[in-house]
Amino acid sequence: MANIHDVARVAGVSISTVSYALSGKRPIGEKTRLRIDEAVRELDYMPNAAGRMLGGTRTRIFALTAPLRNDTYAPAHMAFVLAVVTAARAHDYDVLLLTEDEATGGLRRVSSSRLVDGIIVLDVSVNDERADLVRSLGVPAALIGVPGNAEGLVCVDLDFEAAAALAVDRLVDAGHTSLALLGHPRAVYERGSNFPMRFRDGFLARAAERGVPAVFTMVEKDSPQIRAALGGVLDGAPGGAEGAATDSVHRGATGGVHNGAPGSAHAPTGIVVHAEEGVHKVILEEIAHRGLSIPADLSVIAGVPTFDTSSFTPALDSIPLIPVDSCVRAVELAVQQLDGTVEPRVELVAPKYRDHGSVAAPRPGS
Amino acid sequence: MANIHDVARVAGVSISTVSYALSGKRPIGEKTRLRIDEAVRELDYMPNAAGRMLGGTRTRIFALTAPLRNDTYAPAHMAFVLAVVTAARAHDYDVLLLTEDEATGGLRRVSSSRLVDGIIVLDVSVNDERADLVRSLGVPAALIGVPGNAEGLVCVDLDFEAAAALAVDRLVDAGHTSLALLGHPRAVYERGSNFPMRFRDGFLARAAERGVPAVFTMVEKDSPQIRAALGGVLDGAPGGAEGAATDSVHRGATGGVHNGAPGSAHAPTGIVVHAEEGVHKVILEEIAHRGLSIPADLSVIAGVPTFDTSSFTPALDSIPLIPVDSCVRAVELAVQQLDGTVEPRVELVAPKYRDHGSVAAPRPGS
DNA sequence: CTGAAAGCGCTTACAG
DNA sequence: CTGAAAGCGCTTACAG
Repeated sequence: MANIHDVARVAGVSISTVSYALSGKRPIGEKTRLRIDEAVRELDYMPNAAGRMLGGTRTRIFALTAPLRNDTYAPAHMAFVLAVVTAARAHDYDVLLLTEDEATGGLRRVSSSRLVDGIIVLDVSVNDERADLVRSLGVPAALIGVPGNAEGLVCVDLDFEAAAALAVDRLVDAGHTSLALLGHPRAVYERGSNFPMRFRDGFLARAAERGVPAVFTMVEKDSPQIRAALGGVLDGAPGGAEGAATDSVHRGATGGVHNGAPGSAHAPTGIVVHAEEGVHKVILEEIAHRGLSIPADLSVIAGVPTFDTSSFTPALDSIPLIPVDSCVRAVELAVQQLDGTVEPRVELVAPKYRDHGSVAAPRPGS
Repeated sequence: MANIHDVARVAGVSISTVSYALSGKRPIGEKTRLRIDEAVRELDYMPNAAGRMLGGTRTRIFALTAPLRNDTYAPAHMAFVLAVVTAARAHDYDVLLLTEDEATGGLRRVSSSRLVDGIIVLDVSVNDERADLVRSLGVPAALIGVPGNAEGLVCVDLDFEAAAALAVDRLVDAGHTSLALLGHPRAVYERGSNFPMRFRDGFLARAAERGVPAVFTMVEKDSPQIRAALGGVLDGAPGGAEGAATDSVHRGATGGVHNGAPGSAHAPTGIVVHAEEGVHKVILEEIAHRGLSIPADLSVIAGVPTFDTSSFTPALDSIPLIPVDSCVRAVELAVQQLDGTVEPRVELVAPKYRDHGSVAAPRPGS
């Protein structure tokens, strides 16, 4: 396999000229460049990665730490991994994949050995040991997601509060005066990522701002409980759904008409669902089963899904979690840190609304 | 960051002694080793990866090429990626992830630049350009899956023929005298991977060997067609299921009692399903809907699923595709090639039977 | 059992 | 616009 000396010899120049010609870091004479290009082609030369790493200051490799928790939704996880790899390649970076146990231990290894220039952290949880590790390592890094303590870290995430607010605004703007959020199972709010809380808080806060009563219910994953939770919400009885009752949080509107006590509001006509794909489907079935149609009787928005809601029956409006958006930005921020110009920050990506016709004005008098 | 010279100085030895002490490639005096260990700890020394790559003959990195076709089942794909990374780490190898467009182009790049010592190829299809590329690159590589032309390549895969034969044997041994295989949609057999064909052929061949009539039907993915296909099979009428009729292949038994012409065999009581997770569920629903119970009326085996069939209702026996098995072996073979001792081959991993109680003797007289 | 030194293949000041 | 040379941090014959 040809090396830079071979190229230099064939082109009749010095190796430094070859190096500069290939990196473009200094101007090269017309004819010289031509001779070098010719030699490169003739020898099918490709710079040796190890030589480049050792001679230069970059390895052009990022570590991607992506543990697979058992509650990980595979398609979404895959989309994030894919998006990171693609974004990294756009900066001429390769990606070393660290999983499971290595997700933490490997981080120390690859950064101490200078195998990687930086780290992309996926699937960040509230008490993520990788956050502390990255901080102590002092390596360029970007987290996708926000840990409990984000101090000193560069984080990128969807603006979940804004996403929830966007959903509320759409429904209220359409004329709905009572809203509900059907959320994840209780366990999701008690550990792991914090974005479900951020979505919930954004939802309740904006509803309060808009002066509209809103109810939040956590929904367990089995069909009977899903149906019960929906029933409890639709029947307007906070205590109506067994099993869901104690999971309800009510917040009276702060400045509107319907600012009465919990239970005094009429049944919600604007529903936001923040749950897994399967839960959406059961909810849609149950809505149909009750003889209700979307959006005539009920307006429904899928909150930050990682899956496609346009192929649902009926298609649902959504404010999707778009892996590419966060990943592209995270990689950019990691690359910029190599030039030493990035302040620690939590950077929130603006949500986007996808209209698929599942929101309309409520029935008069409902 | 400390380097090997720092360690040598602190330990009062030469750098070659440090290197040998750390690699274990030559015996080191007791006290010398202790001093070096001490120095390493004191300086928190970790060998520089680039120096190691350039000085030595290994980069200790494998490329994993894993394109994401749109028919890829995310959880299975993730399991394979995970298994490769874990297996590689067991050999002290890191894994560079190559996806999408880079799945092919990146292969050339990382092997020409000597960034990686070898390549693991995932998700191999019949006409996989990566097979030809790997062959022409002459780099150590192991494919997981078998391409159309496997000449000169090292491939590892589940023995799908044996898996299908195992399913047939279980059913025939239990007393079933008429079998059916409900397979993937037609499109799957016409392009992409070849394992569905291998499973089908193994199924029909073993049934013939055992002298038992067997029918094969391709099943499209939407529920009505799934139910129709099952109906066509259970009603014993090869032409009974519209849309599925033309997808049926019959093979008379070669030496048994029921070796009549197609259609003359009685309805199958032993069913093998080789399809996606969702298809299994619809089939189970339809079986229950017809008032049939498993295994009293019908014995059912899931062929090479990548998902868990023990949590189905009812739980299904299966001959699972186990990512870890193939991936561990593929990584082993890649590592062995670095010592130059592996002949090209297609190595088939033996199938394993998982009993969950969905197979029993057929009803007398059925 | 240990050391001095060459060499891996680049990059990048330094010099002209 | 180009070149000679040092240096990155290891590994590994070679020598003792």
